[in-house]
Amino acid sequence: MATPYTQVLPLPRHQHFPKPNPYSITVTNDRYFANHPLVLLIDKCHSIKQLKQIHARMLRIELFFDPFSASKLIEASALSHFCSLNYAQKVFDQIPQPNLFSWNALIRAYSSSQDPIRSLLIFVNMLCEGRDFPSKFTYPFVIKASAKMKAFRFGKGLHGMVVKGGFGLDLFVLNSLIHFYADCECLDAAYLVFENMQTRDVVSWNTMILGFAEEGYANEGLKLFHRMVDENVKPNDVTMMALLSACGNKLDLDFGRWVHAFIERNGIRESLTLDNAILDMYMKCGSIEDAERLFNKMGKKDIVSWTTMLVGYARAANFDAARSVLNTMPSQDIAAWNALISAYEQSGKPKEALAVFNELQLIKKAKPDEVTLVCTLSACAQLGAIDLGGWIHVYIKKQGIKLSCHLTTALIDMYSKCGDVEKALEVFHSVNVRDVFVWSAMIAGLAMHGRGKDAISLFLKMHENNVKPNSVTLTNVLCASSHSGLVEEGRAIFNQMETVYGIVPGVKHYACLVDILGRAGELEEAVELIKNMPVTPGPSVWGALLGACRLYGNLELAEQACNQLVELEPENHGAYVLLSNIYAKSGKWDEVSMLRKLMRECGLKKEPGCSSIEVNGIVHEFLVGDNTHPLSQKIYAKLDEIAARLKSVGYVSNKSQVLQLIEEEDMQEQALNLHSEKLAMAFGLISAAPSQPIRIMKNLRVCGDCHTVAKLLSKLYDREILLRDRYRFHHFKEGNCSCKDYW
DNA sequence: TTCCCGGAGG
Repeated sequence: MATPYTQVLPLPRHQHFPKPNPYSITVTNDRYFANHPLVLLIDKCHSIKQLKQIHARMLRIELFFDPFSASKLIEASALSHFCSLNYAQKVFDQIPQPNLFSWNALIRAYSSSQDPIRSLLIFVNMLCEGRDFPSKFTYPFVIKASAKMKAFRFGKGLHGMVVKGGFGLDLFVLNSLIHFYADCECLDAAYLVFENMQTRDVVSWNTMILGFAEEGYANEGLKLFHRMVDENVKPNDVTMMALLSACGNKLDLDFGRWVHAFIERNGIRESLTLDNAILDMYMKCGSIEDAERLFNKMGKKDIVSWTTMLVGYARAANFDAARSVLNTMPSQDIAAWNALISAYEQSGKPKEALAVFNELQLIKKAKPDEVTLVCTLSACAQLGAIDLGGWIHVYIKKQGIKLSCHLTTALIDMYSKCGDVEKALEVFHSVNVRDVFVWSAMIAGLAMHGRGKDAISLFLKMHENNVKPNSVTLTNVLCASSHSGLVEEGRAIFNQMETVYGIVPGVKHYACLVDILGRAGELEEAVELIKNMPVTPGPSVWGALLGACRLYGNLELAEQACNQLVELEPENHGAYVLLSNIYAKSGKWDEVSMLRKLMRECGLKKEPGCSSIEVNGIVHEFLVGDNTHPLSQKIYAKLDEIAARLKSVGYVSNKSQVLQLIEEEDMQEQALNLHSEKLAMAFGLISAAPSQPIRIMKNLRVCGDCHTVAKLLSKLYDREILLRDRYRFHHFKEGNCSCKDYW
């Protein structure tokens, strides 16, 4: 009877080899079993199933314990077209004495996998075992893994070993070193390796040109290309792709067209990949026409070609065209869906992004991956859609998806921006790998909820954990200081930025400090700072000063700041609105109307205030005086009831807020009572379960009157109200707000 | 055996 094994592959009938003895295999002749029929059969395998059968057979006859034969098995399981890294690792773990070939195969397989770190670990293990020494086949892959991980110190160490080990002239090793240094954004070192090479092949040139192109030195890349042509090295398709990448980064359409022509003129090997790269270049340079012309001409198209078109349309905000690409493409893989979701999310259309996600869930054409979840979570964060966000969190758990740093960051950001900072902290504490993004998101979350002290202590903990902060982290922690009025702490951190944290303060950091000083009433010091700062003060700096002037009613300084702001950003209606607020506060109505006239003449319009609230997973939006909601009648009835109850506790509306910079169409009677956040609060009181806090998201800053009303409502109705405005969160509870009226 | 196009977070 046939064994399962013979059903798949013909089993050699005669066994010419003696049975190997695992204890005597200190065989001097490494390749003793190289021609063993079972070993020969390995190369003929077509599936992992066949390979497993051979594996079993090899174990049975103990051939597996011959290092060479085992290494062939490793090679097939790790590197063949049907490879499975999991299986390769298991095979490897069974081998008592892996040979160099086995080590190399596994290091190579991991170097292009999702966890390149395993390459490095295996490499270190190999050194520790001390039987085999890295060869010229080891270094390119372990260096590649270091490049992928941007493990700069490790890679530099490898470079040292390469030189000492006598591989300093090997073309492959040196090419991989160029690539490594370029990936680590260390172009000087990459170029040094390149220049010192005695011989270079086309790959050396390509790698160096691509290094320049990707780091934003397109001109250096181009220069190197010309030098390459001068030295009679024939460019190939990969060279062209490097040049196209440079064009795409430089947004240089003319140069891109020239490269396209060069490809056709010089008979560069045409390939789908190259065509896709040209498509991508045209889309990045904004020439949809050129891209379409090429796309229509292309004989072969793959998923990448279609997705490139989709992304191009979506980036140009042509969502209809993007959508129709998605509908037309022969197979919709998840990347295409992600492209559409992300385009919506990034263009401030989170609702549309969620609609696409829901559709994907319904029709199940592709399975959401990590990117999908990250984009969708971002959309939830923008909208404040905590129900859907929480649902995705459950989905992640149910599917057993590992929380990568990307995903962790997105979850923390979503929970924070949806008002549940406790849940964000829970996620933060539940993971054990935290990169700078994860820490920064958590610090930002605490900051926006007014928990400045917690944010600062988290920042210090991050420092203790040896995670190097970046410029955004510092902005977040300074922002936390400013939101909580922690002047001394903020100033101290700012002063330590360069010396302790290695970050040169940029304009945003200066703006934060101006904000910190300004809110604390140190206007003079803030002005001194602006005068003496080494970077040109940008809109954020003047905006911070203007905000401080509003708080302290300093008209003269406010005018100066506003002038600067308008000069930098003529379109900035926010500046006019703030200044006009300040005028209104001090009763200068002439100036208010003058400003309003000016705004009208310039065609500036105040962004309409809009509040949204999620109830039972559905997001409801309200504009000022909105009566389009199906429950509109009930909402207005509730508003009347609210007004009556407010009156009964002696509340008088703050009239100065009515006159505050509202456009004419808003200048109706009860403009103030119809602010979008009030409508949303009334709707929340009607619809949300009494045990649930009312969560409202507003696109602009909350006005003083609405803030007062929300405080009173939280007490009168015994409801927690969470209000997210443009800058931060307000937690209203029992008549108080978490911002301590300081915002 | 090295270089290669599309989708992602604070």
